[in-house]
Formats: sequence, structure tokens, C-alpha cells
Amino acid sequence: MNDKRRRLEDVAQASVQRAGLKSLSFRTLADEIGIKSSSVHYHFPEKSDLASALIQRYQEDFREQLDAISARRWNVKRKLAAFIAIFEQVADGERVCLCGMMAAECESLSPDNRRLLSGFFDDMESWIADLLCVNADSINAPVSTRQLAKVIVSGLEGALLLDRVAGSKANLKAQKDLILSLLK
Amino acid sequence: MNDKRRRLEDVAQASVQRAGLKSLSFRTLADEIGIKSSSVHYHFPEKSDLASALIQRYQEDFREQLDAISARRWNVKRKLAAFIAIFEQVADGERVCLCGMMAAECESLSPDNRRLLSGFFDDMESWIADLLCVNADSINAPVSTRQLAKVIVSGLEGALLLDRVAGSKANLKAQKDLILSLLK
DNA sequence: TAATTTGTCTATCTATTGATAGGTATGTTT
DNA sequence: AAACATACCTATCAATAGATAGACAAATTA
Repeated sequence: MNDKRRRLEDVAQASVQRAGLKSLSFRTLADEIGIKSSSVHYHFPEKSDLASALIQRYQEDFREQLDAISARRWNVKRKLAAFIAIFEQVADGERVCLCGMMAAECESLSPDNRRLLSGFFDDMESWIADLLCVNADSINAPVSTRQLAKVIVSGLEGALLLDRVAGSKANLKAQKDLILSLLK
Repeated sequence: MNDKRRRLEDVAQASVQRAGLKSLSFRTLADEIGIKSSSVHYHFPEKSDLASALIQRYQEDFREQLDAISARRWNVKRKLAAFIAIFEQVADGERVCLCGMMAAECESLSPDNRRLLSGFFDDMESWIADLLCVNADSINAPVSTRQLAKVIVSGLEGALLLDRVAGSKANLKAQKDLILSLLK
């Protein structure tokens, strides 16, 4: 069954979003879905293979959500709010972004996975930049759409991390308020 | 010698800022300064004691830099730029903020250390909020000084993490440009 | 001088980790 | 029917982790 593999990824993703990749052990992961650690190695020979799968899967999920927003006949500001809502959902689940977490663990990632990670942020940034440049003249800030996209992405990622420490959602809310205020 | 203890903290801090607390082992740490791991336990009985010491030390260092900026007879914008420059220095050393890194590892921290961490960000945020509210009417954004302070802190922390993945300083620069543009 | 504290050592324990070798049952393909 | 692939298993390895006990020398204090 390919179902087990997906369950493995589900549990692994939740674990990484909570405690990071370093804290995820093949045994704990196996226990949680009722198989043996060697069986996890069957699906993901090395830990880096599991990490790759998680990043790509997360990116595809994210991409689908972005496409869904793109398909809406909303104005830029509303689409941006919908984008931020993705992060709010993550915060509601008391998680952080999978890639935000892995960004912190960047040092111990394989070069391949570092590239995948970098690609995730680039993608997200490009989507926002494309969205913003539709009517770039309605932005209340003297920065390029690309720069603003970077500010939004890193701001939201940082807010998720800091809010979890404080046990609040104040950072995310502040980011949201400010970002939306930059659009007329 | 109390010098060894400080050398321990120096090396440990650098290690955490590079790879995180989880990746720091007592043995590796001991090796780097030429003692045995049991001697590290003499200074810091448990790993959480080392973590506490690192957070507090980092906060004190930070506080000193903030005080130095406060003492200057500069306008708000220039002081804010000086604040951001602290983060730029961290980025130049190819590090991330010690507390930003630990924020990602929040799940595996003791309640005490989570409180210390939370206090660090509160402090930083308060310093900015105090700075901004000196002339709050010169802020180009419809958000409170407290909120703006949150945006700045989480934005800079996130930028450090994401820039390290991309191997650039573009996120930090974007944050800087935007933040400074919010002040008249 | 005697007693104590400080800072290090050797040696070791237990737990956990990622990973591998090789076996087995089920199902699919040739 | 024979060969193979899939997906699990048992058993085990070597490495690494945090932590502790107890010995020792040097420095400090009584």
C-alpha cells in the first residue's frame, strides 16, 4: 500500500513542524504508525531522502493553495490576505512552517535539500511579487515588488517562530496589519 | 580560572548560532577548547544550564549595544538603522541570532529557558517601541508602535534565517529598506 | 599546617541514533 | 509454475549522546 508511505510523510511532517528534523527519529516515527524503523528505511533509505520528500510535498501543497488563490477573482489586497491566512492556519495548529523550521536547521542539510529549501522560498516570493506587480503603483512603500515580497515572506516566517515562543499570535497579527496597510 | 568558563560560552554560542542547540554536544564543545566533556558538566551540570547561560549572556550583550545606541544623540531613524546594523553584523558572520535559532528549537527547551527566550524578544521589542513612540506621529503606517516593533523584530529574525538558506543578504536588506522607509 | 574548594581527569553507564543484513509473506509478472 | 517485486519483519552494528562516580592536583582558606 502506498497509503503507508503517505501516513509516514504526514506524521513526519507534523513532527518536523513541531520539533524540527533533528528531533525526528526513524524509530519514533515508525512507532507512531505501527511499523518498524527498518521499514521506514525501506521507503526512505536515508534521513535526507525523507527530508527531500517532505520539502517537495510541502511545496506542492503550498503551490496548490497559491493556485487556488490565483484563480479567485479577488483584488490584490484580498489575495494577499488569503496568502497570509495560510500562515494563520499553521499558527492555529501550533506549528511553524516546515521550511521555516528547516531553514533554522540549514547547516545540517544536504546541499540538495538546501537547494530545495531555497527553491521553496523563491517560489513563494515570486508568487507574491507577481501578485503585487499587477498594480505596483498602489503600494504605499518606496521599495520594489520583489523586495516587498521578500519582506513579507521573511516577516511571516519569523512571526511564526516568535509567536510560538511567546505562545501568542501577536507577531503574526502585527505582520498582517502592517502588510495589508501597505496596499491602498 | 573563570576564563575557561567564558571560552566555553564563546565556543558554545558560536556553535548554537551556526547549527543550533541540539547539534551542540558536550564532547565536541570540550574538544574545541581542549578539556574533557565531564569538565564541561562541572561548569554546566545539564545542557539546559548551558542554554540558560547562553541566552542570558546574549541578552546582556544585546542590551549593552542597545544602551550604546540610546546614548547617542541621533534621531529616531538613525538609531533604528543602528539597531538593524546589529543584525547585519550577525549576518556578516554567517550566523543567525542565538535566540532566533533557539526559537526554532523552542519545543525541546525547558519552561525556564522558554521564558528567558520570550523575555529576550520582549526586551528587544520594548526598546524599539520606546524608541518609536518618541515621535510616533512620524510613522508612515497605521499601526501602533508596539505592533511595528513586533514587525521589525520578527522580520529581522526571519530575514537572518532565510538569508542563510539562500546564501545572500537580500532579505535583510529588503527588511532594512522597508523599515526605514516607514519613518519620515 | 590542615582542611577545603576548585577544576580537571579517567572510566563508565544507559539511551538513542541512523543504518544495514538477511529473512519472510504476499502479490504480480513472465 | 517460476521468477520477481513489494513491504514488511528480526536482529544487530557502530556511533554518539547526556550524565555520573570517583580520583587527583593545585589553589585557597581557616
